[in-house]
Amino acid sequence: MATPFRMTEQAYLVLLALTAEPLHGYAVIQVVRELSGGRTVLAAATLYGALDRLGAAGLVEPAGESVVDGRLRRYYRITSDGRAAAEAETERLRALAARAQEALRRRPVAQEARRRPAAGGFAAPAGGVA
Amino acid sequence: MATPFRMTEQAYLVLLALTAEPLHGYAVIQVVRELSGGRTVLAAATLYGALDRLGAAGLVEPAGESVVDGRLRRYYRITSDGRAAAEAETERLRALAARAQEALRRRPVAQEARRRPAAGGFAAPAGGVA
DNA sequence: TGCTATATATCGGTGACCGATATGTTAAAC
DNA sequence: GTTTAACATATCGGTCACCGATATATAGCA
Repeated sequence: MATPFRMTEQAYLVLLALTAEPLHGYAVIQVVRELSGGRTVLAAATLYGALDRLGAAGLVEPAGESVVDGRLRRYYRITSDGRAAAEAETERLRALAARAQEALRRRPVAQEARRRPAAGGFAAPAGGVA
Repeated sequence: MATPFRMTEQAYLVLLALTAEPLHGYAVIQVVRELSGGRTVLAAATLYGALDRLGAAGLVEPAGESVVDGRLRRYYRITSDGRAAAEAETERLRALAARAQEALRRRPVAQEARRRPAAGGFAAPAGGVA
């Protein structure tokens, strides 16, 4: 692999947006916004940068053009490699979130340290490291 | 907020690593490696950069020092704000992964386009955009 | 006339990440 | 006895993903 693809969250969202059907760039921005619950609104430069990288990695490919209401639309389609990558990344995130939930459940409330480290000196860590 | 904190995945992992108990930097690297299933191995520069940013945002704070076997250990502790941030980010990831799984389930196999766009001309997108 | 939405694309700055480097201790391998 | 590896800290400098701003163009609304 000439360009080792970095699966950033934005690129991942673009990939996800294309799983249902081919979309043109502007539509990808909107679908990503929905997919992310309104939290991620891709800047145009981010979108086209991500599409370039995804295309170079073979995860996305052009899917034709059309003109609607006098405006050009350039469509993109996810490839089978792209789908596999999206599935793998989804599983990674799911597993990470599950592990995180478990770790957070183990200590529901942060216990406050009662012994402050002596000013300027060394002290045993307040958390009680074994 | 002077420095709007960006919750990157690496910073999130550092936060998660500190949920169980205060840790020193080197230990954070190891716990993150375990938490991420071996996928994320923090570079030292990344760790200290993340700790600085987390500290500036009030999500992590110093928790004393100690010397073990002649080696200095500097401990860090998660704050209640940090725990809240970790919980929020965990929920965001969980929801995203769930939505992604649903989207991917809807079309298990990528359907191949049968109509190629006419060479050099405009064509309706192969995916059948409504 | 101006503003918003749709739709494309690029430039240039910011900043998170990380390889490399530096310093020092402990301990196993050779 | 010297080298290698693990432990433990920290910084420098380069790369690159991200994004605000900008540019171009059409359609519709105030």
